[in-house]
Amino acid sequence: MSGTPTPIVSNFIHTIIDADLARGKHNNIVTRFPPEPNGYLHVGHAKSICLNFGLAQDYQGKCNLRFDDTNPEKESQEYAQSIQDDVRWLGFAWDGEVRWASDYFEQLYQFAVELIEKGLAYVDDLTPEQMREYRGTLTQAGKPSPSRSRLAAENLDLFARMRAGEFADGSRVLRAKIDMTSSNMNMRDPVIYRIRRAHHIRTGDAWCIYPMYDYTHCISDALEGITHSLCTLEFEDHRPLYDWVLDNLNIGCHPRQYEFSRLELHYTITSKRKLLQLVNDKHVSGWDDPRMPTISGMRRRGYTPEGIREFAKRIGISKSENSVDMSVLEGCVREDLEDKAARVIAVINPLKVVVTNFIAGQTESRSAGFHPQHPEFGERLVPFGKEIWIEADDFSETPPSGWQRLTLGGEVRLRYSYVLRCDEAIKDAAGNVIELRCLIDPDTLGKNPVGRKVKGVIHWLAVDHALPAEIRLYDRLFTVPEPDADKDVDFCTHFNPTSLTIAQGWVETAVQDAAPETRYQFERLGYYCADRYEHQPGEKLVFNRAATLKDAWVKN
RNA sequence: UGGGGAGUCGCCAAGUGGUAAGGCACCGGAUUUUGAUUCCGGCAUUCGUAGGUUCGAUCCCUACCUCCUCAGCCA
Repeated sequence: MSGTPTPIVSNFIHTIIDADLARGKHNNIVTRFPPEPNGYLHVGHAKSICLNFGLAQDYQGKCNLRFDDTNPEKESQEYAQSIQDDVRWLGFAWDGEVRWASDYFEQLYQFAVELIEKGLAYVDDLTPEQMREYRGTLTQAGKPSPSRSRLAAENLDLFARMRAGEFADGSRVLRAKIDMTSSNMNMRDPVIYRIRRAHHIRTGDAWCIYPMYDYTHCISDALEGITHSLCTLEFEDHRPLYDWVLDNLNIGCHPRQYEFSRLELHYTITSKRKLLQLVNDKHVSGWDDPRMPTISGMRRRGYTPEGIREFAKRIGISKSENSVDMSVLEGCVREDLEDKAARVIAVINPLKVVVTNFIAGQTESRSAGFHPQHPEFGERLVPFGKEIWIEADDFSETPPSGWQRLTLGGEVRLRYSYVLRCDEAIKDAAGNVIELRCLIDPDTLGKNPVGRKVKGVIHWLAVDHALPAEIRLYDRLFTVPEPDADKDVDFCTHFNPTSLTIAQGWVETAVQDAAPETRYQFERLGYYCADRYEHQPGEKLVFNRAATLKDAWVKN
C-alpha cells in the first residue's frame, strides 16, 4: 500500500496481486504480452498491452513480449516486426529480449514425452471428422478413441516418428489423456501436437510437428516465470486445461491465468480476420491506413501514445462484456493534444473575400501565439492582405437562428485581425456565392473598441501567403454502417469506408516545415497530423484529421 | 436443454451488510479574438426480476429472466 505509485490500470487485477504479495506468494510480478504474429495490432491489443505492461510498472515488475508462433501457416516476420514497433511506440519496453514460443519447441517436445511416459498423452490416428464424432456434443459425453489405450512405449515410438516426419500431415496427433466425458469440451482429450509441414518464420523446416496453443501457452508462461497470465474471457474454459498441463509436469512453476473482457469499440472492427480482409480486398490502403483501428493506423492518423494509454486507463478492466463509446477515445486524444498541438490556421473549403478598403499589393503581418495558454510555443507572423480566404461555411445569406458568423451586412472578427463587415455577395450564373466584398474596421486591430462586441470569430488566410495542402477528413475513425454487418464473412460487401473525404485547402506558411507526426490544431477545425508517410519535402502537405474539436461548428 | 461467465445512469466503471465513487456523453451558467479550452452547477431514493434473512441488502440466501462463451489437428 505504502509507496505504491498511481495505478496505470484499475483494480480488478490489483486486488488479486495485492493479496498474492501480502501472503508472500510472490516477491515481484511478471506478466507477458503474447501476440501471435499473424496481423497488425489493433486498439483491442492496446488495452492488453497497457494492462500487462502497466501492471509491471505499477509493481516495479517485468513484462515480457512473447510471440505465440505455433501456427506457421499464418505468421510472418513483417507482422512480428510491426508488433514490436507498435509496443515501443505506445511507450513500453519489454524485459530483456523478445521471447518466442518457438524458442521452447525442444523443451515442449520433452515435456510431451514426459506426459506420454506418465500415461497422460497418446498418439491418435483418428481423422478430424472421426475425432469430432468421438468428441460428443455440448450435452452428450464423448467416447474414447480406439487409440486411447495405447501403451506408453508405443506412443513414445509413434511420437518420435511424428517428429521424424514419417507420417503425413494430419494423419496423427498427440492428445492429452484427460476425460472424454467432461462437461468442459476442452478437457475431452485435447490435441496438443499436430503434424504440419509448413515453413516456420524462425525454425524454418526444422519441425514438422507443432504444439497447440493450450499446451504451449501455460508451459511458456511457466518457463518464463510469469506470475499472472492475463487473457480474455473466452479462455475461461481453458483454465482447467492450463492448470492440468502444469499440474502434471515436473516444471516447478505454476502461473495463474486470469481472464478479463476484451475491448469493443462502437462502430469498430476488432477482429484480425476482418481487418485482414479489408486490407486484402483493398478497401483501405494497408494495415496503417488512418481509417484502420490498428495502432499503426491510429498513429498515422495523429493519435498519441499518451492518448491511447489514457484511454486504456479510463475504460478499466472488468469481466463484463462491453462496448465503449467512441467519444471516450476521442476525448482522451483531444485532452492530450490540447496542450501539445500548436495552433495554426487552415481553410478547408475556401471562399474568396476582397477587402475593399485595403490597399492592393500591401501585406500587413501580425504576430500570433502558437498556443493560447502556452507562450513557450512561440509566435509566428500571420500576414493580412486585400484578398483573403475564409471558410465557405462561415458565410450564410440566410443564417439560421443563433448564427454567430458572417452574413450580409453582418460583422465578424477575423481571428488575430480586424473586424470585418460584409457588404456584397457575388454569385455565379447558378446563384452560388463565389466571392464576398467586405470592409474592415481599421479601428479594431488588436482591440475591441468600447461598446463594440462582435461575438463571432472566424479563421482566414491571406490569398498571397497561403500554402496549398491536402486535408483528409475522417467522419469517424472506422465505420461499419450497419450494426450487424460485421457478423458475417462477407461483411466487406457491407462495409462502407466512406469516412474519408479529401479536400484541397490552404494552410498558413508556418506549417511548411512540419515534421512527420507533428500535430497541429487548425483553429476551429480540429486536430490534424502532418502525415508521416506522404509528406515529402517539396510535395503538397498532407494532413489527416486526428480529432474534431468538441462540439465545434464543424459538421460530422 | 450440459459446462463456464456476466448483469450498477445513454456508454464505460468503483463499491460490497450501514444507506450508490469517478470518467465519457448530455444539459445549464461564467470567462474567452478558436461556437475550443478553462471554470462552476445539474445529471441512479436506485444497483436484471421476484421472494427471503436482517434493525438495515446492490452486497447474504432461493428461484427466475436476459446476454456472452465452449463441440479447430486456430490463437
